[in-house]
Amino acid sequence: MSREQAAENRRAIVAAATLLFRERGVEAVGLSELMKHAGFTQGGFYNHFKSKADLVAEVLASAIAEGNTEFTKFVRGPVDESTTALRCYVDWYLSQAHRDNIDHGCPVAGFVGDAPRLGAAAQSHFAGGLDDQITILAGLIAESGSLAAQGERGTLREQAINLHCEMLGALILSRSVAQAAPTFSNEILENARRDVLASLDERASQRSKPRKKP
Amino acid sequence: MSREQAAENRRAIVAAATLLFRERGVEAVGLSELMKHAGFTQGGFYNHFKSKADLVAEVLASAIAEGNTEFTKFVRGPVDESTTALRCYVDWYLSQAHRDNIDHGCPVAGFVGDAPRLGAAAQSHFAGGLDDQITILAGLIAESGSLAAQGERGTLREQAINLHCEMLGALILSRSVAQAAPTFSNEILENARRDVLASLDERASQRSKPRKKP
DNA sequence: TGTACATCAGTGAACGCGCGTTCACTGATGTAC
DNA sequence: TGTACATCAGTGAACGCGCGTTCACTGATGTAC
Repeated sequence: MSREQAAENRRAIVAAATLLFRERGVEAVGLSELMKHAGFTQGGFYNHFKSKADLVAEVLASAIAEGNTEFTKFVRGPVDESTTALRCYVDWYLSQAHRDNIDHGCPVAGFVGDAPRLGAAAQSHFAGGLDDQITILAGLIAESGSLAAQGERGTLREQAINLHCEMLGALILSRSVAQAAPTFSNEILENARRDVLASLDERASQRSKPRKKP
Repeated sequence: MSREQAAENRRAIVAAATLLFRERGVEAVGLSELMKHAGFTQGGFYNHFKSKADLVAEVLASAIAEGNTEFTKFVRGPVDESTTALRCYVDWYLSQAHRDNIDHGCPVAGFVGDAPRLGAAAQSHFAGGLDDQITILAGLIAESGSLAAQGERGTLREQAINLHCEMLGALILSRSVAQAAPTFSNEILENARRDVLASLDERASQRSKPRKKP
């Protein structure tokens, strides 16, 4: 067990924690179960982390960083030239696949339920990650040409915040009723996608043919 | 301790549970602490409930019913005649007061973080409560004259769902960063309120002066 | 190059603690005769 | 109306359990001389 191997084991613990924390919540996952999933016995945990809160903070930081890296995929490569990266992103964000795969989806949506009860360091990483997401989303809006006229819907950042609220709200509501009312869950997701895409179309067309308000 | 008094004590337990569950999450509240808050010792819990899951289901049902009763206040009595009940509701929903008082706010927002991990009965009550809220919100939209033209933004119910997604998303994001980034938290709330109200204005004006799309 | 020792990532048992739940018991309520 | 008894909402100690954390110990890694 070289030092290199130890670092890799540490990464394995963080990876297992990320998955389990998203699936079942931070509080519901015990350290012995977590270490077992990572392939170790419980005692070894404290060779890598000072406490569970320490691990949680690191998981938040890495999950959000990783999530925002995935995010930038949509900036780089839209599959179809005629479709903007923003539309690809919206389509994915409000898909049933994203709803059902909490493991690799939007980290903010994955941890928003736990966030108010986390430690200060973890909350700080969470807030920073949300801010980054909004910045990236603002970039997608600007690039896509779906920015509403000045004064109609606020600045670029304001529009990014509002778009993020609607999408994240739809995703977590959809997840919250997925087991008890699957049809309802799909309805929420599909309505939100239609609404968001229609809103982007509308803004794009308003920009190409701007009209004044009294 | 008459039977009448026993029923009242039971209500006190549910009330204490509702408050504590909202503040700190269902899993983080123990029965002995809960019974202490209600004014009893832990052992008495099982005179009223079969299990903790039983209590959780009842809390969800009563909290959502109570929340939706409060909801209807906005249908009945807008303070100002010139302001619609819908605008009053949006103003309240996206206020800092609502964000900071989880105890008596929107029950769906209060429990959405716990919902995916609750028992089947509790989840069922949650889903039913969300559906009721959307129905009530649809009523407010119809009454306020802010319904977008047919085909522009979907049916009344679809618009209600989308409005609810945006407001709830803003509220829980605002709550999730309230401790770590209070300024950011306010920014989210205020942007969403401006956006929702502007959107309602826009729809109302589109209805009074409808324009065709190609 | 070989030997001696500090380092540290593992193991797995043990700790105190609070959890949900059960239990024996108490005493007032409310019913039967 | 009075007495006898079933009911049941309380109490508080105790249960088994899993939690986060600590501990003594092991043995390979990597450094010092």
